[in-house]
Amino acid sequence: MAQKNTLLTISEQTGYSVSTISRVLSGKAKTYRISRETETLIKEAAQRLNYQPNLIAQTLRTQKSNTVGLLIPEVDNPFFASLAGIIIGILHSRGYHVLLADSRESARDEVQELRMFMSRSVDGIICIPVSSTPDFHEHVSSQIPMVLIDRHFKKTSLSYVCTDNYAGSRMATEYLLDKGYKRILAIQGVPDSMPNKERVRGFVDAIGVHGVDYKIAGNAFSVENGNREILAAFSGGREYDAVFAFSATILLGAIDALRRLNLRPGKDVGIISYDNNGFLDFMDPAVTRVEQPLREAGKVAVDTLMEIIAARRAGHPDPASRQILIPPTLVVRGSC
Amino acid sequence: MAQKNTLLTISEQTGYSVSTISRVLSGKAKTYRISRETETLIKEAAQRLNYQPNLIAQTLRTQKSNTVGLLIPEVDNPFFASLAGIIIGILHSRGYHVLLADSRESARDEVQELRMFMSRSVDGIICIPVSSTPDFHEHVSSQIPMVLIDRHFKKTSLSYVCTDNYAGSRMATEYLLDKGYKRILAIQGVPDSMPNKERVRGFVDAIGVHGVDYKIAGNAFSVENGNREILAAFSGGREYDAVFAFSATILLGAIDALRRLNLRPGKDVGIISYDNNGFLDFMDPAVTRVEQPLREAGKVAVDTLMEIIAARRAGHPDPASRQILIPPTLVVRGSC
DNA sequence: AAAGCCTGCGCAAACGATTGTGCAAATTTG
DNA sequence: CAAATTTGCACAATCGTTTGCGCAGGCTTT
Repeated sequence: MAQKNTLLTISEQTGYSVSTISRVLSGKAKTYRISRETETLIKEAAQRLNYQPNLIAQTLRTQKSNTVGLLIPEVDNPFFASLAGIIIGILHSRGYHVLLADSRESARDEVQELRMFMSRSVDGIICIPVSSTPDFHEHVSSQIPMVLIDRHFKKTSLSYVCTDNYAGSRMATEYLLDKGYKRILAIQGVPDSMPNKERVRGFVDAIGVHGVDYKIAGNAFSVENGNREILAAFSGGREYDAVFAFSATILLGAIDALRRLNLRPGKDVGIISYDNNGFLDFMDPAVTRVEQPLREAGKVAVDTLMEIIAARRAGHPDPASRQILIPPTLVVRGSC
Repeated sequence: MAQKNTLLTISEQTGYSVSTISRVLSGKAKTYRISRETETLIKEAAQRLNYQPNLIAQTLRTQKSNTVGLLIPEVDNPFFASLAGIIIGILHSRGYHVLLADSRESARDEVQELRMFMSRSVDGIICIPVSSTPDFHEHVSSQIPMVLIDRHFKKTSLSYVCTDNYAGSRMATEYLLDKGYKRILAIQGVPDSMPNKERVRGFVDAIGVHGVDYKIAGNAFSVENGNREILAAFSGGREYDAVFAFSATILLGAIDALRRLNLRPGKDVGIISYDNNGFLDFMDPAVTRVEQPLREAGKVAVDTLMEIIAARRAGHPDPASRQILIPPTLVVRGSC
């Protein structure tokens, strides 16, 4: 029934000018001295015609879209998907729409998607960055409010909120060491990403103190990577008595490979992981792991973004760059 | 560096009119007889100025946004999230951007979000519907190409692609019956949703033939629901020897509750579930389940949408409504 | 009674692209 | 060589909003 009704339609129906209609419907009736009867008349017409403002035109004119661009490395990855879900939920509750894109762990695609966000006039951007140089991101941020989450750059003025991956990794490793494991294999994710680097650092530092055998292998937050690295590490005759998986996806691959090698995860080989997935409690055995406070991180990120947006709208300088590391927690179960 | 450069900027730099610039940059140089040298000159200028077309203006003018709206019931729910992830991946590979919204299982919110999609001039909509009446959806579909996925309406002309939930549920139930289970508890999800109704029907039909004890309880695809219904069903003294969880989230809640009651899932109580989650293979015990071919469903849905979009652009009538049920598969593990 | 002010609203210019049409100059045709 | 084309591009309208400014008519002020 209701077709594309524009301000013009209402104007023709009521006899008032398009500008008057616009002012009434955007709640600016008082400021522009529109009489009360005109106001209700117009509102009724709008109601009757089931008028819906064209958000595209609105955005073009006002340069604000009520939309936030969310850029994650991979939609397929359950960790990013779940973090994205959390952030989207928060953004919706704040009245923002969400454009979701993924960079497929590629710096080129990342640039392209960020450009796309800019040409779409998003009001802000939340980004899990992929590239290792902040240059382009700083440029984007100079045009559109942006905050990073989960990953960040070393030297940058960008605001970010991540969890303390160094602390988390160190905590996990020390737990393994306390348990008496002597030959530890860490399977990492994307090597250049900051969380991964920090986890490696935490792992090495923890090991360093105790001086046990260890190895760091792998290169992706994927099931295949976990699988491959276990097979490679255990088929060389050189075996490990504990495995530290840097993500749940890696973990699944690792467990699968171990079973294939007739090694019982949790018994023959100690297992510890990084991730929040609720399924970890129901696995065989339940997995001891480092959990990150994702919901809190998401909230802080969105809040920070909102503040930057508000500041720029008001013509103020950005709030001081907020660079936050939230401490993760060790959830002890029976896998090591 | 690169600021907001528009066609006007390039026009001023090159001396050519905005229209000429536009035609060159949108590849219509030949059709409008722009000379080759003018063309390269303009392209170089665009390059140099790092011109990015304003997608909002483009959309307003052309009425196409290269964007698809994706509406799911809940971002939090891992099943929807994973299906969304799959669809988003496919859409990206087809060159579409994605606006993601969730209806929070509320028909009101659903209408609102669909309206939002319309005022954003999305080129198409993929929707997991919540409401039980197709009226508004048919209306939307008359304005913007739309296909439903996962859930559908009984009597409707809308295209949809779902999996055959009746067959899947019946298959699972018959498997349980074959195994000799005599008192079966099914824990359902959102009762009004079509997949749920179909699963109930499949369950009941399968049971009907054999005439064993059964009960259907629950009302949400959530962990809490699984938990609650197990506690309710088993604390009444009346116990069941098998549980059919209609989703993995329900399953987790159920298993947790069973353990709390000192019942070993898979041994004391048979367990079967509906869902694809990769973790199900690593649980204790690995869960026998009905898996849905989500990737295929996603592909078919996107393809169908593309065809409708193409047809309407060409001024043709829509392709015949495509209402597809893809058969699911039973993945047998050790939980029953 | 002339000068000022308030009320209530319309005009028209943006925002940045696309596109039908028009019109000189250059070229071809007969 | 005049007429007919063709070439190469610019003008201006348009998509649907928002918003600065202006302007009648009525009312108040001194």
